[in-house]
Amino acid sequence: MTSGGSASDASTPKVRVRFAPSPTGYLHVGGARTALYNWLFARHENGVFILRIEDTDPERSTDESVAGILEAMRWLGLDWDEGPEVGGAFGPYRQAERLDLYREHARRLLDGGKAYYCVCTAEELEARRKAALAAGLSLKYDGRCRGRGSCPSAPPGGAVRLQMQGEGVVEIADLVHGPIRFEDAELDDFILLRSDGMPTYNFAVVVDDVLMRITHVIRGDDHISNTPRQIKLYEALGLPVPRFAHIPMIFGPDRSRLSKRHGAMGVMAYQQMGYLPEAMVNYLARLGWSHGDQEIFTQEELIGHFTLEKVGRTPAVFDPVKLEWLNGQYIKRAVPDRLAALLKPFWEASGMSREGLERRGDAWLQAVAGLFQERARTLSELASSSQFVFEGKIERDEAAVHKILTQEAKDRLRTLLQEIETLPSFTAAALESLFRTRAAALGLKLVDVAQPFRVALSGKTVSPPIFPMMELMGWNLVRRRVEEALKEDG
RNA sequence: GUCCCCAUCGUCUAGUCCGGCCCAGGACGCGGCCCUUUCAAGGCCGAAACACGGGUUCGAAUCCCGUUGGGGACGCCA
Repeated sequence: MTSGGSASDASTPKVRVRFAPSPTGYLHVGGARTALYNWLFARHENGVFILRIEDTDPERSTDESVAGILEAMRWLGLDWDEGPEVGGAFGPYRQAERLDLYREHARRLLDGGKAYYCVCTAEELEARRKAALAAGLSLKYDGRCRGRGSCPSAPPGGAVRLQMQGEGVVEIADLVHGPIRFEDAELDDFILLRSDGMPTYNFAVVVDDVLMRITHVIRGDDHISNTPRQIKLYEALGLPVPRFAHIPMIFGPDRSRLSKRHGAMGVMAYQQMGYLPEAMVNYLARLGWSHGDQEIFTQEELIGHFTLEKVGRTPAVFDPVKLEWLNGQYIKRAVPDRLAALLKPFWEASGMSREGLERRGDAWLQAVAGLFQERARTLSELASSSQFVFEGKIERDEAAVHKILTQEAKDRLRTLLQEIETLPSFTAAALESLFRTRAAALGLKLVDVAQPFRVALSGKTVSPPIFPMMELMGWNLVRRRVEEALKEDG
């Protein structure tokens, strides 16, 4: 709430939301956006944001994935407010640590006659499903174990299924889609507890959302069809149903669900490619949500403006090009000292030694960052394009050398170099005035003397303005580069 | 097959709830021009969309029905 809001007065319970990823891989952009929307909603409403790891499938869950998800959440700045304490901070909730809770609730359902044991094997079920599909029939479970009762001791256990009543309709009052209705008859007796005692997704989610007093379930709309089942579960448990907001999915360029084949979809891959977290957050926020025509938002603005009503109903295609533009905008606005700090690993990756960077000092590195930040869209692009201002060999673009470093241009380089030597101070201002006078004396435009210098210094036809650049490089490096250039075959 | 969701420029979207202000606005990308020391950045200009068909209405991008297209779900995965 902004100011004077009433979202959390005594009569309305405080908003509590959660992001509940399964640790089966890295945090991909779709998951990141779901997390972000939950987080923004919580922060906007002054509520609580919970992170819960859905690791009830030991086959697919890994600790590396958990670590990766946490790392990505932290990178994006999505902090959570509750959880078991781990070293003075909140860790995420993990469903694998809460198994007793699910079993306890299953027991209640069993005892109340709302659930029953099913002894059909996975193979039988699969075979029946296949047959039904071939025959064009419903794929629903037929409920043949219904009469078996709820006592596991009589016949040996099996899986626990929820018994559906199946007469009316379930309606989801979805906060983004509006009302969505399902016939009870569509629902089958789904499994709550597997025969190994592990809860299934639908069951664990409901138990945890109840226990964690979740008020709003904000998740991808690929979960819409799970929702009526979950509502049935709340009803069977005799517990209040939270509000739902199903946000549209993010698609790849082919308009199908985003996946590995669409390229680097892990959020941390973008960090490695030189993206700023605020650019990613801004892009993700704006993908499926809007606030008028505004494109660039500070975190405070995002929190202040974010409402579920403004979330669109249309699936969105992930556009890396626009993300890159946004990243460029953020790089351009970043303060040089932060930029320089972020840049260090990227400079190292493009060949600079750590010691070399140390030697240069932060002030100098910041000046470099400041000089290049307006013309880079990623940190790695900035790092590699600024490589030549450091000591060391550079590669020269042959075409540029051939075109710009003509015999005539070299002659000019030579005389200019001699004149620079006589300059009282090696500063951008002094250099500029020297170059301008020389150019005028020769009846040339500044570009005609600047461009050969640019190629001599950088090996390329593209660089920041050469005078501040030369000052930064220093006279020794400038002279060395020009002398090397003079030896190049034009 | 059954159920569900969605439908404005290539893409993200404003406008849709409470029809007229919309021969549809912004942004990315694209093309052009300006600025300029190259490249960016910035500024200006341009091409580019209401899926289709029926209604309702004086009037529809906006409301209703249908069609088509796309997507999702139907698991002892989440």
